[in-house]
Order: sequence, then C-alpha cells, then structure tokens
Amino acid sequence: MTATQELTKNQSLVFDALTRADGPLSAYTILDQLRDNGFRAPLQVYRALDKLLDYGMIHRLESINAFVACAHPHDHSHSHGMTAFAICEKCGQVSEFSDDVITARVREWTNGNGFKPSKTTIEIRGVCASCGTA
Amino acid sequence: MTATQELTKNQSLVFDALTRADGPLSAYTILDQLRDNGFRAPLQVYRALDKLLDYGMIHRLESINAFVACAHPHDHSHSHGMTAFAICEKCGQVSEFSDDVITARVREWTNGNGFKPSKTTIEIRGVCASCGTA
DNA sequence: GTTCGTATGTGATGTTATTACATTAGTCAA
DNA sequence: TTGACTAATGTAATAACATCACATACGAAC
Repeated sequence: MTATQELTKNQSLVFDALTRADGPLSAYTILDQLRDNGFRAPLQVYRALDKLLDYGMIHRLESINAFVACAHPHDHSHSHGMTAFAICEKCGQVSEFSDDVITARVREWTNGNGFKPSKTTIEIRGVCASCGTA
Repeated sequence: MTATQELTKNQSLVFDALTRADGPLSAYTILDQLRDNGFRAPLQVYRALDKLLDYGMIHRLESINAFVACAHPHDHSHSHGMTAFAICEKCGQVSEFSDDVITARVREWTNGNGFKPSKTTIEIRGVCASCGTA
C-alpha cells in the first residue's frame, strides 16, 4: 500500500462522500448521495466501504452503524495503536484519538490471556464540549 | 435499585435465556427461544433488553449486535468503571473485564476535551486462547 | 485473443431495530 | 368502587442495516 491508495471509481465516490461530510454517514445515506452518480444498490456502497476499511482510509463506528473518513490520513502514529472515537449524540461530530497507555493496557490483557486480537473498538458516546455548553 | 432487581415476566424470561446461554445472543435468537413462552414479536424482546440494560444486568455488544448476561452480577467493582469485552470470533465466548488504568485514561481525555460521556464501548475481537491453540 | 483476477451491476433476501397503536394490569386517591 | 394514572404487554407494519447469488464488464499477463 502506497501513501496514496489507488482507488477505483466506486471507491473514490464513496471516499469523497465521506470526506465531504462533516460527520459519520450510514451506508444508505451514502447510497442516496451517490444515486446521481449511478449508484443503485447497497452492495455498491458496502463493497467500496470494505476496501476503504482495508486500506485504513476510513473507520467504522460500530455503536452507530456508520462510517467516517480517517481524521489523520497522513499520520501513521496510530497505525499500530488503537483508535478511539468520541461521538457526540447531539451534533454527531466525531473526535478521533489514540492513546498509547490504553493500547498498552489492552495488549497487556490480551497477552496475559492468550487472546489474539484482530480488531479493537473503543467508542465513547456522549455530548461534546460545544453541545454541552450550548 | 436493590441488590436483586424485581423483574417482570418478560424481563425474567429474557434474562433467563441470556443466563442459560454460554455466550451472547441476538435479539432474534432470544425471540425464537421464547416462542414457546408466548413471545411473538421483536418488541417483546427489545423492551425487556432495554430494561435489563438499564438495571446493569446485561451488556450489549455493539460490534456483533448481541447481548450477554453480566459476568459479574454481584461485583460492583466495575460499576463505576468501564467494562471491556474480548469476543472470540471462533467460538463466540466473551470475556468481560474492567481496567482502572483504561478507565482513568479515557476520563482524562473526556475531561480534557469537555466531553460528557454517557456510554463507553470497549470491545476486542479476535481469537481466544482455547481456539488459538486448537 | 484467451485466461484470470478484480470490479461492477442488479435483484432478492436476510438480519436488526423501531414506530404506531391497542390492550391489559396494577396503584392510588377521592 | 370508581376513575385516573402509570407501567407492562400484544401485534402489525415498517424502517434501517447488511449479505447472497448470479451475471456482466474490464484490465493485466501470458
């Protein structure tokens, strides 16, 4: 995988839709946005999303069944760590961060218990600073 | 809420189903198991699940859309901390644990960013020790 | 140009969750 | 006891999320 991944037409369309958006989008929202580009079926979206997830260009937010463009596309600092997400339930904004201490601590548990992790999800739902003071 | 929560008939049936199970169950699996007890519609299950979640007697596993009975029903040690789950993708077994360091670290981030958390999800998917050596 | 792997198109289906509305059962006060 | 209120339940329909199965197109390698 190179710095800038070569994307197919559908993958580009889906990635652009997520990049344009100011927050996470559901697969069906993406589908609706891309109807004018010839998208007809959910699978067109899901297949593109799968690849983009593979490439590490987007994230899936498990707790809200939505997808978001990676906030740090050029930053490989957390490529070996876990990424955590704070999701505002008021405005939908997502903050992405990674924490070495949490990563280490999770790895301690998995090592200690013989568990081979493949994907770790850390999602905090709540109310962001802007919405909390408003 | 007392030590032992008073449950309604449907709540008891759903809770018992989850307690009997040796792993997480989807809402529709629970529904199927309770057909003989008069369950007909998803809502009967979802309503009971909502209450049981409220009472802290069960957990929802966001990454696999399933529910599991709390592994430490009489242990209030992690009632103020976050609960993490290791989910084996081979056998479905779920290990539940809580970690004060992770809890503290997450709280540091939320405090530092003015984020008011309501629910935090930590789920590790992978292969458990038993399945890894098999 | 044939073969092969990858990407795409399309319809149908499977799975998870909620909305809307009707009914039942228990509690409490007048 | 009645009425009013609240919680729980029953049921049908629908919404939201995801995959399967199969057909077609496209590009690279030989």
